[in-house]
Amino acid sequence: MSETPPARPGPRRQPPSASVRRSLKSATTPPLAGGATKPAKRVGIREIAREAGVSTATVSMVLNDNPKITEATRQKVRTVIDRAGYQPNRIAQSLSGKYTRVLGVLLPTLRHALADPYFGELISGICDRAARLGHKVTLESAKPDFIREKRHLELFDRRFVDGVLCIGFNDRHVFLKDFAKAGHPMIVVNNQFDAWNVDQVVCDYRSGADQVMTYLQQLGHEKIGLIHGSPDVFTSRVVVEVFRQRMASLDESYLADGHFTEEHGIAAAAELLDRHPDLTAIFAGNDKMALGAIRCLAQRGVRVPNEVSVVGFDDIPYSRYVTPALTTVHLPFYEAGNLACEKLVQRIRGQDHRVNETLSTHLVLRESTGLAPRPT
Amino acid sequence: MSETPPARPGPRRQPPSASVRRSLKSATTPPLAGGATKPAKRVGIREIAREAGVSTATVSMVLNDNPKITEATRQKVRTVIDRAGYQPNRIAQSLSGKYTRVLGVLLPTLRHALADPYFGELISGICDRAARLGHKVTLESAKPDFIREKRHLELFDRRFVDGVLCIGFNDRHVFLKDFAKAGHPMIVVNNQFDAWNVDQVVCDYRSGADQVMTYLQQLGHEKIGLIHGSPDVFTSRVVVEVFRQRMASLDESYLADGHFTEEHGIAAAAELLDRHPDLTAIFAGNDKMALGAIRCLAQRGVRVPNEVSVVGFDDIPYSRYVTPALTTVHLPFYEAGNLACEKLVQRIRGQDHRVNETLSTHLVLRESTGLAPRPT
DNA sequence: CCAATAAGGTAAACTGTTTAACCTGATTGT
DNA sequence: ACAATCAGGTTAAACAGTTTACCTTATTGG
Repeated sequence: MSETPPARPGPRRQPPSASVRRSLKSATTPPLAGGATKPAKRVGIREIAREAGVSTATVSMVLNDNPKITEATRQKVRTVIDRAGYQPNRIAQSLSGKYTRVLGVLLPTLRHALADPYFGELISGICDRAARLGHKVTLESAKPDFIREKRHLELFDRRFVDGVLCIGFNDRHVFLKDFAKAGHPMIVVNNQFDAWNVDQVVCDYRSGADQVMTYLQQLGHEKIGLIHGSPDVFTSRVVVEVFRQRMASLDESYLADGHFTEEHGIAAAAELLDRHPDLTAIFAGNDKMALGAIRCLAQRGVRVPNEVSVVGFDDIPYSRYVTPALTTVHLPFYEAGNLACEKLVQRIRGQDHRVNETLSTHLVLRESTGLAPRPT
Repeated sequence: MSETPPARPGPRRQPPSASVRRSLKSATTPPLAGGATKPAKRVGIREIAREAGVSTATVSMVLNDNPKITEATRQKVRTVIDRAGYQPNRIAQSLSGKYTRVLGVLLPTLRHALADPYFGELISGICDRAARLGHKVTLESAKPDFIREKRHLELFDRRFVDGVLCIGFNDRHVFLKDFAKAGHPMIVVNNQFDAWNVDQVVCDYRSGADQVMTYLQQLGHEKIGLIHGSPDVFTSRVVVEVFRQRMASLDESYLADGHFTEEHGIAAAAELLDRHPDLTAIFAGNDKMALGAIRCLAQRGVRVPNEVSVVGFDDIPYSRYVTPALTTVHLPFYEAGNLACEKLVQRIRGQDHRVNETLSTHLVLRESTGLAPRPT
């Protein structure tokens, strides 16, 4: 049929007139007219190679510190690279290489989740470490449709990221299993899924809660109420467990669910106070709920800490500035983010196998706690 | 020299034995053994094309809703795509196409900047809108060496991002000019650089400050102190300006610098109170400083609002939960982030030219303000 | 003294898309 | 009836790097 081969389509972006590319000079000094000049073709590895009189393979090896290259050649190439201000295109590197050097951070869909210092500290820690390790971080919020459409796996399938860090999730977020199942590097921060074969970095909630209970009981408190977070979060269950162990009577009426928010913290405190007007201390599972409790007490004209002591958990930045300043357990969120990030990168590089780290916590004494009032 | 052409190196990853690639079936059902199986080659556009009996160009056009394709062909290809669960590799798309579809968010290096609700809200707004527009967001903190090494331009030069959003910067951050100079899409949020020819989205600080002053004066306050933020931030200067206009006497001793932090807010309040023991109101340039002021007053046994009223600025989430709840100006940070993101994407696509948006603000009355006490 | 090995570099295939240019058959205009 | 236009594809170059297999020399060993 086709005796004569069809005429070949010409190259896409190479006008036949300009066989000689612009010199490196013009690439280093872009057109100073700040107007809408056409995007002067960036200098690529081929230009560098030609200028240095070597192959692109050599330039690539210089860029990646491949020991195969002599010092002399390395110098020669580096000089040209520096003079031209050449920087390798990350996208081409990712396409060609194995890694994207991007880490994903997955958050649940709380409205304005990032405004929460809890997440903020963690993410700060993650970002700082990631930058130091030469990785970028992208944020992703796991909305219901995000999960439904399997977009969490798409992150890997479409090569958006090399690994993900999951923060703020609970046991009902079953999709977290998918990562391990697909063999994608993932680390959960501050939750624990022992059955799911998942990597994790957690703060030591048990020891923190223990310290709180010891401290309150030393102050003479016996009637203590607990405002806990959602029971489908592992760390929350740990706190409840410790509380139950430390209280003589296993009376459920000393527990109330504050759902981790100030709003529900107020309601929970109200509940506890109604049930037990003789309460002398409230232990809240996080600072936000503690703040709610203080607010509730203030509204009822109960003085803190004179009449009722309040202890928080987390030590978010502003708890030292509220009045009264909050006694709380310091959780090293920043460090947790740091560590999780580091471990994730190790996993990505295949250096590490199972991650299960625990970070220690400590009590911070401030103004919201005091001796239990003498029973009158 | 070389009469005989050198033997050509064989293809890199194609064992001559396996000319027939694995069928799509095996690609859809990955090896269920969760162990360390070798990474089963992902199905690419070529496999889809072959399976559907069309060219890769056609598949690409189907993916991009190119109108050149018939409904029949589209269906045929879609079917294969769905069956195989194929998803285009984003990296290859970026390399080939014009955009990376990644937006950068640049923050200053405050320690743990993200834990600050101010940034948190903004970033929440940015992320949500970006996701809706099909873009990813990466976080970058502008440490001194980051700027020194011109890594902010590297973001573009190495094709990490299509555009950047800059939040939390001040006039001394001269590097912000570089983006405009290089013709890179960039939008500044909540600061203003009229001389720098920079795109911006700002909240209406003037009107907000105006409302505060009106309100306080209506309550009978005359001796009002201002705790302002750093003067090298435009929005901060606006507040100072309004304050000066609205105060009868232009007495500098009613001003104190709180550097935007709780800590300095405490110090600034102390200064003001020492200089003017008859102060009846304190206006703080942000909620964090207002919180500091309240703390200072509490430490001195001054009741809020009975003796001194305090007004904040920003309306960060927890200011409604502190005691007394803070009267403040609500700034629509989330919406600002949203809008900035949207405008940025428009700029990237070249649809828009100069961005200069202002978002309105409003006073939120809570518990920290009241009638000026009668002079005794 | 010659084969074996090592060191240093190169050519070209490869990554997985998009897209410019070309092609073919059908429809339309004159 | 024949050229021009169009609709709907196809081909292969291009994107900008990395990597494999190979090719020279120079060095070493027996």
